[in-house]
Amino acid sequence: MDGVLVIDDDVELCGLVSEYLGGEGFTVECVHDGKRGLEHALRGNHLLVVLDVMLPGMNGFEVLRHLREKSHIPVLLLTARGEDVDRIVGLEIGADDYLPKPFNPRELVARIRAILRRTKNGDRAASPPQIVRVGDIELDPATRTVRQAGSLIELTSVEFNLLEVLLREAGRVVSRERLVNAVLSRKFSPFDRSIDMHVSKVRKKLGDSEGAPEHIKTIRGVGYIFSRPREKAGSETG
Amino acid sequence: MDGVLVIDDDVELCGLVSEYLGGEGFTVECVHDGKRGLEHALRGNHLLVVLDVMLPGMNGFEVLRHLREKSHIPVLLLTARGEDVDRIVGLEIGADDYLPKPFNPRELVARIRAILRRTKNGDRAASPPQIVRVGDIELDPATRTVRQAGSLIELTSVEFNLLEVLLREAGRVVSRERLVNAVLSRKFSPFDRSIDMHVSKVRKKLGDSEGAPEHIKTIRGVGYIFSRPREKAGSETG
DNA sequence: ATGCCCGATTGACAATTCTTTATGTGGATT
DNA sequence: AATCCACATAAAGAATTGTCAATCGGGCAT
Repeated sequence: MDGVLVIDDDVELCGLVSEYLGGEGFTVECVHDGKRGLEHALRGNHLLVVLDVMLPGMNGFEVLRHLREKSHIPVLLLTARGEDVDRIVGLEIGADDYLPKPFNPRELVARIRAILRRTKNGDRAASPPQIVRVGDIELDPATRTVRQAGSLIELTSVEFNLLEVLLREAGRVVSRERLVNAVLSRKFSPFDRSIDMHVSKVRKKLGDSEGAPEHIKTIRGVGYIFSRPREKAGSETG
Repeated sequence: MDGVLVIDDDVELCGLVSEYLGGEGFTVECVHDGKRGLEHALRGNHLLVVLDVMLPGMNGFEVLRHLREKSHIPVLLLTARGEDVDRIVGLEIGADDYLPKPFNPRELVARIRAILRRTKNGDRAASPPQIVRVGDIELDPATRTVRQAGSLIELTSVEFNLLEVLLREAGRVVSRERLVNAVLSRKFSPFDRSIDMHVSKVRKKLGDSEGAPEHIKTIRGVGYIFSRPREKAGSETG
């Protein structure tokens, strides 16, 4: 009724996904082969299906094709790395989105949420990730551009990723470790000052520490937080 | 009733195709000349025909024309490289899709699956790959032409493929590895700078780095992204 | 077969971006 | 207040990417 069905033969990955999605408030059910996955999906008591294309027995495409003969349940396809055509085929067969492996759990959650948002409105077409707005900052993943009060801010690749994570978590503390994982795609080391450096640069570009209330705050011993202005969009001139 | 009929005089290629398609769950039958190919196709016990245009005796067009007088069996046409006219003629005669030689086996499978999916839904009209539109760029796989704001952009074969992949992924990062696989049909090597070169050329032809916001952005350490502008009420591939 | 032409690839060097090093600053603890 | 520790940031160093130019290689015409 409110769960996500994960069909993937990689048991370990399923565990991780379950854990992460669980932490985000989803109920998760895992099945490790295509045939049984299809059966479960057809029972109709799931919100969405996360489907790996590479499966023993019946592969993901077949599962999807059969599934689509009887159901419109949203499907997020996991494709193997470097397989450019799989994605195209997948979307043509009727997947709602796809995510190349290996993926970042955060990304998975974002995509799932995006699909659910869309499908709730009856809009079934795959669409680009939504724009993220916080205060006067506007970040568009589809063009990888950031605007502040309308004017373009030039960010490097890493800086953009950093800001994206912080914005998506705006109002919540993001640990240094998580930032290193998500932004730099590597393991965290306590002596790694790289993230600080990037934060510093982003701050500068956002005009922090220039009198105005700063966007990115440091939480000593933990990480950083992008401060979220009060509800009600627009200008907070209070 | 569930096999693919391959009509191509290149015996070696037939072998490769058989092998690959076999691995993807298809049964394959090969015939090496047009006349016998037509006979086999007319027996009506195949799912789809892969037909080379260059054949000894009766060429692919003739085979297709005769076939279409009596059958609606899906046909995927293999055209020689750079022969735009062939494609158009082929599609007009009633092929369901085309694939320029030399092709990537994965691509072949993708096209076959796409055709089967379309035809399964009773959509029997020849529906070649759609034109891809992103912003002011318009790419037509059927004629392998690209227009920017209406005017033709001259691209080489590799450049076209590169742009096609990026456009189909517009708004998403495409890894360097995937680009090498898809565009250059070979394995990725970290020292391979060829893709960079092609990106550079395409950029130049699209007028990137001339003040206006650039189309293709670099994601350092990962790959490239074709920036997907915000569009009104989603009409993308028309 | 030979030479030409076009496009793909590679080498070389410049420019950009990321990481590390080094040093300063401020908050927290004792 | 002295000290410690985490963080800020400038600057140096390392890695990646941009791109010109030379080379390579296939297809085509002579």
